[in-house]
Amino acid sequence: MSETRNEQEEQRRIKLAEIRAMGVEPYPPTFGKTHDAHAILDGFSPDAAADYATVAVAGRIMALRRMGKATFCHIQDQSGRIQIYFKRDDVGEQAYDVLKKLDLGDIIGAEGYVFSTQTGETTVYARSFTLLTKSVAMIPLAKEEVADDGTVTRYDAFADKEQRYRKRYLDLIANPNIKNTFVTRSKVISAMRRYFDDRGWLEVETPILQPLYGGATARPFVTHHNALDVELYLRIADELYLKRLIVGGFEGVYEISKNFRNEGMDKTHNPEFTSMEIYVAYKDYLWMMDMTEHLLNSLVQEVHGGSTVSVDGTEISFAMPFRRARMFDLFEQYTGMQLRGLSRQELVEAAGVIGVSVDPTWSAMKILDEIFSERVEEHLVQPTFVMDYPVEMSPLAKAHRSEPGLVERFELFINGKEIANAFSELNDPIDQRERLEEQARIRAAGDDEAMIVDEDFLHAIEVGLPPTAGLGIGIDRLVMLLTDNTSIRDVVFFPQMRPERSGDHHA
RNA sequence: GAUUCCGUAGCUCAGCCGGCUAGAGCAUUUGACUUUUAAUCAAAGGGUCCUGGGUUCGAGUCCCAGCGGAAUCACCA
Repeated sequence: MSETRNEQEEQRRIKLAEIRAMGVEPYPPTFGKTHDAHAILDGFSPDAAADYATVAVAGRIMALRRMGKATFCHIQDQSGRIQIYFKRDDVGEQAYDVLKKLDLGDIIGAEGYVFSTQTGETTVYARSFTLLTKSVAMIPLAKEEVADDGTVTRYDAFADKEQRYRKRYLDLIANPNIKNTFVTRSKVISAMRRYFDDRGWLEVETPILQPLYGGATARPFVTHHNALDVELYLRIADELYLKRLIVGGFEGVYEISKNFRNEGMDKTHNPEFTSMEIYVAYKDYLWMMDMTEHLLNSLVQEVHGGSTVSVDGTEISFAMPFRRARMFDLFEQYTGMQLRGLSRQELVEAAGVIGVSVDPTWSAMKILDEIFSERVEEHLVQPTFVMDYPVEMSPLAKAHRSEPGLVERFELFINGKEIANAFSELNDPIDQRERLEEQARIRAAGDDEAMIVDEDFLHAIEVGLPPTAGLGIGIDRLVMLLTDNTSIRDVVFFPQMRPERSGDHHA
């Protein structure tokens, strides 16, 4: 860390020394806080003043108005802001001298009674106060003007996205409204846990450091274990381990998993991201579809208190049942063409008719994928289960019970984006081996994102995986949807950033 | 990875066609003020104009390269 200090930061260190010289400890160990700001603002009325005759609040000073022998300040705690009024004659001359040394950003506690000022603002009238933490670094300050109708105008807000992501703690202080996003994120995850736990499914932990990576198609991060002198990979998915646990006899397991993929970064991709995968024995993808829509409906109820969510101006309804459509029916609906069973060459021609440009080197699957994202996805605004994918696209999904060439798989699309992916899990060991060996051939042909053959996983399938349904949900994207954010960086506290050059980063 | 835009005080931003000592508001310091609220009034201090080259009598401004960010596109969840 560079130690360049500006004039204002030097000034704060001087004040810190002066406060100590007055015999006041600027970093005391505890404070007996009794109320959140929000609780006082909600509960207080002049009639109920007796209930607020003694309160203790604590928080960071966000606004300071000194008027000679009286001072007003606003402190911000986790619930919001509240004003505190100090009068020299009431807190005492010595304490008031300490008050004069306080700055924006300092954390204080105040004890007193609640009253309503001449202008009608609910305020804590301080009988005493305690400096809890002296801040010696500058915080970006956002002044707020609250109009009569309650609208809040912010001035000089901390707006630099780069700094907001790099120094999220400042962002949370200066833009406290973003806390709502992260609170919702937390609620979504805890509600999901509760949903699964209530049904008897077991939360488990599987390796993040894996000797072989699998369960998805992506490039991994590689690391090295010194003692074993082996390469290890940060997991790209936990699917293959969770299935081993079903083989081992658990009948319902789930994991909320940080996964790592060594790919590009943009507003929907962070190198580490959170997904939830769940596997339930003796169930199929149709059962999983019912479970998924019920789960999401419950989550939306819990975080929004209804079944609709507004995303980018569009109302999304999570009312059950969600739309269900087979993939090739969607192709027919939105392109007017029946694409099932077409050869690669026929697909190239079909793409030409539809008006989707394809690269001549692409495989049949890649062409289908392209047509789907160009012509179908945009229509899947309301929650839609897309069912029954071609087998080549899904090396871990079970062959369809009645449709040759397809697998029992669904993806859930909402607002044109994939939120969940599920299959009846492939448990035929002969089929599974052939599919992974086909992936190995694709890989040998140059696609370094194709899956690799994991012999131990195949052995587990040979031992016997019962009929099982599996589901994966992208938590970050789900949270983006439920909080109306368009960038993954706004739903992750500390998104990955390119390191700053040393010397450039002055805090 | 490609394209476009951005980087000036702690924060938010001006800075024209290249031309005096680089500006404003908030914040900071000093003074006044015992119900203010973007408090107010008076005065003062504060700059690696992202970095490095180049053009020029002269560069915050123009050119080149680099660094960092944002948006759009391509790929991946």
